[in-house]
Parts: sequence; C-alpha cells; structure tokens
Amino acid sequence: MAPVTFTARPTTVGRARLGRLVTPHGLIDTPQFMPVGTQATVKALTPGDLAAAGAQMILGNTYHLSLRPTAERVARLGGLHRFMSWDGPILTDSGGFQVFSLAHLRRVDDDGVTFTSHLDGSVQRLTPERAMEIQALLGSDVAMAFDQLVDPGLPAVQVAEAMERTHRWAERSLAARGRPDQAVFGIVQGGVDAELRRASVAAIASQAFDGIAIGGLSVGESKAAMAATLDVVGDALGDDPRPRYLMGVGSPVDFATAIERGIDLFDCVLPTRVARTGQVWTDAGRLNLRNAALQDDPGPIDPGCACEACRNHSRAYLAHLFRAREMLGPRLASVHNVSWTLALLARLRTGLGDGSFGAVRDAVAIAFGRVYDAV
RNA sequence: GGGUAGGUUGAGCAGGUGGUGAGCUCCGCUGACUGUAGAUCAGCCGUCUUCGACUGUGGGGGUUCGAUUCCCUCCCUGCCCA
Repeated sequence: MAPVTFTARPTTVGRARLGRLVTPHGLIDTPQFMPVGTQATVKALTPGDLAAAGAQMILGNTYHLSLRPTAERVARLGGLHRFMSWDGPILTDSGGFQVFSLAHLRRVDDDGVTFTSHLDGSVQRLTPERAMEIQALLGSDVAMAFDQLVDPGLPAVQVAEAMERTHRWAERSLAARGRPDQAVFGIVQGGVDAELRRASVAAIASQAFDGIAIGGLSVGESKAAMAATLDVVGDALGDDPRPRYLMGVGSPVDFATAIERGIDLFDCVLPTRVARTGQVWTDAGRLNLRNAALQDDPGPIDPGCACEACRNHSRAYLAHLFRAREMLGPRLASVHNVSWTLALLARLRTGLGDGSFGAVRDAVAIAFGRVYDAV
C-alpha cells in the first residue's frame, strides 16, 4: 500500500487542479499551503493555533532537527508528531536548502555535503542516505529527497552540475527510503533554464517518487522567470498524476500564479517571518504594525479575517505590542498571517470550483502588487 | 547663605586646555525578508532648497582674527555644610 494517495481533478483554470492528498496522519485539500516549523515548531504558534488557523500539514527540517535535539532523540521520544504534539501530516525538508543557504559553512562533493554546524562549529556530514535516515527517524509523512540548489544566476555549467548531482542524489534517496509509511518526493532543479528544467523533470519524474517538488525557485529570480519556469515544468510533467509541490513559495501573489501552472502544495517561511517583525497581510494589502498611524486605529487587522487576533484585538493594540516589544505581538501577527494565508488558499480552491479564481487572484495582485511585483 | 560638581541635537552620554563638536547608545520614523543560523537586518533620526549648506555646547554680555574653551553676570540641577 502506498504511503500516500493523491487524487485530483482538472479545473477550467490553466493547469490548476483540485485534489486531495491522503497521508497516514490525515488529509490535505489541495492546492494547500504548509506553514514551516523548522525546529519542530512553527515559530510562536502552538499546534492548537495551527489547527485553528486551518493548517492541514506543516514542515519540519532535517538539518536543524538532526543537530538539535537530534533525530535519534526525537525517535526515542516517539517521533516528530508526538514530540511536538502535532497530530496532522508533516513533511520534512531534506536539508538541501541548507546546502544553499549555509554556503559558507559547507563543502559539497558528489557523495554529500560537509557542514560546520551553525550551533557549535562541529563537523557534520549529510548525504542522501543520512538525510533519509534522519527523516525516517523523525517519522514524517512525506520525506524529501536530498538535493542541491544553486543561485539560478550562476553560469549554466554550475547550475547543470548541481542539477545532475541532484538527480543522482534522488536515486540514492529513493533507494535509501527508510519506512513503508513514509512518502518520498523528488525535487526538480535546473535554475531558470528551460532546457535544464525539462531535463530535470525527465530525470525526476521517471523515478518512483510519490510526489514531484519544484525546487530552486524564489531565490532571487524575477516573478516572470519563476512563472516561465513553472510553465516549462508544467508542460514537461504533462498529466503526471502525482502531487506537485513548489518549495519555498510564497508571497500572496505567488500562489495563484503557481496554482494556474499546476502546483498543489506550497510552503514558505514568509507569513511567519514577516509577522514577527510586524508585517501582516490583509485583503487590502500588507500592513506594517509598527507604523505610527496605527496607534489610534481601533479596527481589526483585517475586517474579513476570523482569526483570534482579528476577532479579539485592534490594530492599535497590536501596534502597541510591537512598540513595547511584547512577545504577544509577533505571536498574534503570526496567528493572523498563517490564518489569512490558509484562508487565501481556501478561497483559491473554492475559486477553482466555482469560477471565481480569477477574481481572487486579481484582487490579491492589486492589493499586493505595489510591493511584490517584481523586477 | 557657603562650598562643590554639573548643564552638549527627545533621553542618556562621548568629546572638546583659544583654531573644523552633527560621534555613540536608546527612543522615534521608514523599509526589507520566499524549502527559517532571522522576535532579525538595513536606512534615517537639529534644520533646509539634502552629491551640498546652515544652525547648534543653559541665557546674556565681554576679550579675541576666531570662544564649547578665557573673563563677568544671571538661571537651572545634584551633592556636602550651615
């Protein structure tokens, strides 16, 4: 029996589909957004907060958790779900992103990556096999193959080299899968080069992965380049029935763009990261809770939002909390942003069914265009 | 009343022995953040017409080419004595 099953039906919107991913810990309506809980916590939020916000699946991270508290300890304590008291589905990143973001702390070779721990400077080794072992110990519902992403602006030779390494690591990741109840997703790389992306889709989609992730995007390239790359990947995948996960995306305007091009799953730190410094997302665009003008605003962050922060608190109160550096500020802002983002995804799903998708997409584009339009 | 130490841009300071005081930390203002080394980081933070210029060292006066510095006087604050 497959660890996860995915059923999806096409819609009238481009390559968009409406689907359902069933995992050992529950189901996910797609397209869906997964809040990121790198260190076994979606920063500032309890599992109850996440459930109330409508979260169906969250992320954990191989690199961080293997260093602390260590995968072995999590396993001894009953696995990641029990450890963090999140009963729903969990996807674990393989640590591939850290190969990219911690560039100055690592050395890459064909076998794997050697890191200097950002915590204590100790030498750490991550290979496809070890990444899969860690994820098996964590017990996530979906494990990610160990990949290497690079700046798409690098010379094509280097982008191709990292991509080909990713393909070899994909095979090894799949061969090293540790448990039958855990799905494994492969990751397509290739920067913003159409030819490389097509080659990468061919190399990854031909393997027995349970899902296909698109990595290496939203790392500085333009919105247009990301959309064009998603078009290429979408064409190359054709009617491949597996779930498609766009890694590390996105901002409010990115979701519709990607959904139209066939994406089913998203994850991104943005809603929680920006929330902690006072930026909240609303139907009218974004709002900086530190702005002086909000100190006298008795209204909620977003009148259309049903989250705890919007139900119970005013912008003026939030503005005060951030000004006073009270931890409730980042917490309530995180509650709101995750709730709002998940609600946006719900509206987009509804829109795919009833024809209002374009209207939702355009409203968000107008509200956020000023900020997130791109280069 | 006497003595003493002080008064520097919102706050707290640094510096300054007659020769360029706009330097720091807070506060404040604005922005950034995309598979989280991020409750972080960046810019601004006297005024203006801002690649520059002007003003500013408690108030007033004096000496001087030139005063934050020297002199006179007044005001304010802390501490000690009476």
